[in-house]
Amino acid sequence: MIRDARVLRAGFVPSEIEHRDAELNHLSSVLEPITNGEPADTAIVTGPSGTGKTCLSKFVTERLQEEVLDVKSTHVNCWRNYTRFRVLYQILDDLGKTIDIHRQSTPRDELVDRLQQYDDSRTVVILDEVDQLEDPSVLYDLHSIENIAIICIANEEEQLFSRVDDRLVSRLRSSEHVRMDRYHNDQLYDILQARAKRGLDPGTVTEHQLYRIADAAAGDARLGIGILRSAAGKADREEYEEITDDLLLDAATDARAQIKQRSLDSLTPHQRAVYDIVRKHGPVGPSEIHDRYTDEVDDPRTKRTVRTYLSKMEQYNLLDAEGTSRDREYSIVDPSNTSPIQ
DNA sequence: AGTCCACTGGAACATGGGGTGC
DNA sequence: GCACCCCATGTTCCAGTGGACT
Repeated sequence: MIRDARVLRAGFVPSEIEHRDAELNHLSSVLEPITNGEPADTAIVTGPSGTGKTCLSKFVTERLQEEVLDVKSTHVNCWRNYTRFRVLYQILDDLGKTIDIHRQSTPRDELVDRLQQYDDSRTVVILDEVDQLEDPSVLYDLHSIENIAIICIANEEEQLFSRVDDRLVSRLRSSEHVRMDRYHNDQLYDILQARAKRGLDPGTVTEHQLYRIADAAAGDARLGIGILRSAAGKADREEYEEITDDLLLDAATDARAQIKQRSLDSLTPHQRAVYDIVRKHGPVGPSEIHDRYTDEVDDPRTKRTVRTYLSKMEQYNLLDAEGTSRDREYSIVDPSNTSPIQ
């Protein structure tokens, strides 16, 4: 039933972008100077998750590479590579310039020097989830390199600006800003239909089912495609000819649970212990969390460190925090609680 | 209004693991 | 082997915030 599984994967870049003509033209025009061998401005692409920010950025960059020789591109996920060192390392790695760089003993400034000396070609650096950077000063490093064009992808513009220093804010404010809104249900339907057409055998999924997926995903294309992938994968394993309505019911929960599991897997044992306490006893305040945590683990971390864990898990959308001060309470985010397929 | 206190999060500092160069 | 360097992680300190209580 699955004809081309790649089409249903999260990072797949389609050959045509649906319903994003204005954004596509805008971002293309920002990178346009590169076609004449000139430096391009920084672009900031913002919008909620699943609005196609990464997809659009990769698409535009790939098309640029088709047009112009000697343009390289690199995509850095700042969630995983959240330190200045890791970002610079990842970029050099993609450019094949890390042979003699050692993670532990190469000064960061040397990485910047190395990038500055790299003048084989112009490079487009896509910084995905740039608001997750622990130390945004790496943006400053990259700005100082003429051969590099930067596309910053973030959920919210203000979240990004609030964390960088004044010099950088003024530079970023003058950057070109591409805003992406959530897809309407019928737009998301078109996207899902295009993926189903390329990725699945004909007749595997009905129009009505695609509308239901689009509805459940509430404008989030990543989630919609995830639901379709989950349903198709299960149908395939159980050797059905088509996706049944029963399969679809579980698929939304499965897709969300998969996203959550990936976040859970990235936690350290101490972070996991804190998460489990909130799962078992939540909603619960920070003091009780720390008391229970201290009882349960050997060599417990301090309150301050547990606070850092809690705020990180909140960012990961694993925990909900309610209240601001003494009334603060944490509880877990339950994927099965959010808009199931009707 | 004033005080207390739990909580938050930034900043500086300390520690430890892993690597280099002599 | 050892001094040194770098990054990641955790700790200490502290100012700011806001609810509860007097």
